[in-house]
Amino acid sequence: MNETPKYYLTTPIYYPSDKLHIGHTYCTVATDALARYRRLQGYDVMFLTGTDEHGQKIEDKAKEAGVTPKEFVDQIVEGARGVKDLWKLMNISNDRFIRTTDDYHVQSIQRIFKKMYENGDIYKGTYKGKYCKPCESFWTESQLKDGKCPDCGREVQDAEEEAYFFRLSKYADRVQHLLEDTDFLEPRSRVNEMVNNFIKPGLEDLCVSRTSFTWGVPVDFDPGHVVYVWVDALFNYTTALGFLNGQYNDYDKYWPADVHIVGKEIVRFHSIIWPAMLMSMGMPLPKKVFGHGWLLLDGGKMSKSKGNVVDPYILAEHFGVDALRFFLMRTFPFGSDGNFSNELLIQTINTDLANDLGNLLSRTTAMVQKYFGGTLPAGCAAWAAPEAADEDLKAQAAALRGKYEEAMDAFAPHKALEEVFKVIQRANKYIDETAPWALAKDLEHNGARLAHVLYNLLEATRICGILLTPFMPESMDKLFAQTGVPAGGRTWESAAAWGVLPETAAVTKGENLFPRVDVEQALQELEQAAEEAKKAALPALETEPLLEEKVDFDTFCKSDLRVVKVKDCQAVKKSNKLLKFTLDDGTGTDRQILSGIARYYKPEELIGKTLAAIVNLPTRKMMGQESQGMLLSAVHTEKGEERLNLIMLDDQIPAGAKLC
RNA sequence: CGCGGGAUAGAGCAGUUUGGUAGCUCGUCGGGCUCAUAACCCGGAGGUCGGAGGUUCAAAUCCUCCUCCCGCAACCA
Repeated sequence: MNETPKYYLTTPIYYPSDKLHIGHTYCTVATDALARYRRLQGYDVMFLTGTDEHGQKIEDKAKEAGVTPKEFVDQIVEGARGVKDLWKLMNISNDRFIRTTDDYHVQSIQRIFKKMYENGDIYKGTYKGKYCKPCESFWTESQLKDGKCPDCGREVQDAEEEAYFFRLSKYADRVQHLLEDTDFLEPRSRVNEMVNNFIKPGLEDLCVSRTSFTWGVPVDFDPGHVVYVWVDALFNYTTALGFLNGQYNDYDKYWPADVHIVGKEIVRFHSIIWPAMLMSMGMPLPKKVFGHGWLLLDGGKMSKSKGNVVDPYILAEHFGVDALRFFLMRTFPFGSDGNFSNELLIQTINTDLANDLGNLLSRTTAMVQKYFGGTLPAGCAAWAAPEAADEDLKAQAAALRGKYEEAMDAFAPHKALEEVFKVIQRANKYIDETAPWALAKDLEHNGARLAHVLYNLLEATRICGILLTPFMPESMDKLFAQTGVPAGGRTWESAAAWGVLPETAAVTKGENLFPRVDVEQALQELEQAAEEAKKAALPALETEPLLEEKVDFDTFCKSDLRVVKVKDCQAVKKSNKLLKFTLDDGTGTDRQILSGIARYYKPEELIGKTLAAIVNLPTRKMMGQESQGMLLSAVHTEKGEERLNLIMLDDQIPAGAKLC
């Protein structure tokens, strides 16, 4: 007797510095579909996901929010609408969820780190970089912005930090061989990228500890050092199975992993660093790393700074979890980037789910109900002289599982779904060809034929339903309920067999599985929801914190602040920010000041106003024009938007009056 | 010459690994049907497959060069 085959697959562990977006959802849904597919096939599946919770960024974010790092990640991971909530909502069937702050993981990482230190692959050295004194932070050359600190924009200095290094270089040849001569990394196109970009230029040893922040796994034999992300995060795939800890006991059973599903930006870590570290540990390598593409928005990357991240919650609540899951898997070739848009989402739902699948189910069950009261007569499965349409439908349905399997095994869920929908379309066509409504006009003569036609439709639907289960588990349950499919007719084996459905199964026309979406209305509602979510996330009112640094009285007195009257105000040509003011400053000579406030004021509405300005700033050229000073304004932030108000004074105050 | 990806009908995309009738969805035009979620089925129009060379009996597919777009360059799937 063979024991049940094992299948271990993982998503990346996500970095909970912010709420997750549709991109993370894409990756996790894909992995979930693959996990469900393997379970359907009868594998003993272990499906792991989790969060990577250490590091400087989270330490900083927590500080900003005024909480401890642990409190910060707890909120994002376990809190309302957090990571775990999202996976629950999306019906993710992970068997385990690892947080790198879990005690057992921390313990394992310390042991792993020590082991690699003891076998000589981790050694102590110095890490050279750039240091920003005011920010007390370390940066690498490439992190700098214009050669300056990316945080504060100030100058940085060369600095050295004591750190531990992993002998990555030692494994370069073996890793290159792994990438070039095996199908360890897929899609194949990513191999060149890795080899050309990182291995050929020479792999440098990797800095695996830090002293510049404390939010991480402490190196237990050298206080002050914390384990840097590589060792901490990547080994999650093994610690979650119980490697070097007592929490679980599944390492021997499931390792090595069958596949790590990862986004293309972390392919490098998984295809170079990860195997090298495993080699160092003398552990078996995962069988495969698959790097999927990204969902792009308007042809560009989604990012917080662009403000164009898509919230999976809003979409799932709007269109249903299964519709969203389906859309993500059906629309985009898994290995390459895809353009996300709400229009495309709605179109896919309407075309595939409402018009094709939902409608097929609806018309089939309606006819069984209408013509046979919900139960087909015994004997309907067989037909002595099948017509061409019967044969064709059966042949396509019978061949479906094989094509589907081939696509799924090649990590091409979009192709698998395409095959399923070809059969669904064939079934819709079959209805036209056989015209059941015509047969129904003479039940006495054609009743048996009609019953057979409907039975064929139910069978085709059943087979498609099984293969769609990994993608839309809940909806397929409903589909099976409506078509009376018993448990035995929902299995992988039965997806390759025609005639499994009992002839007299109880068929009921239930609710519409996938209602059509009104495009215009839905788009509008989505926009509104996004707007509201955006506003809700922002603080109502923000002002700059008070400066701690003191200014002495004499310095303050050096600023010559005066009341000025606006004699004229015009927009500056070719500038979308600047307004040009001609001012009466009491001296009798006009003063010209340029101010970048065109977003907030129209020039004509300011003429005649009494304002305040500092008049002894050095003259400065802007857009080729001189500006002799600066107008004073009050600035604050409302719902994330900058607001600016010029200081307007009583018109009775004369020009030139000194402010002090 | 940093590396990689992309450019295919009005729009969005497959197809390129293994050269051999250019396909899908939406839109559009015409027809059919009335079981069904104004859905379904059939047919038409619409493409110099970014540009220029080359290999070949044959190139969207292989090779060379060029143009434009997008990512990545130590951690945002």
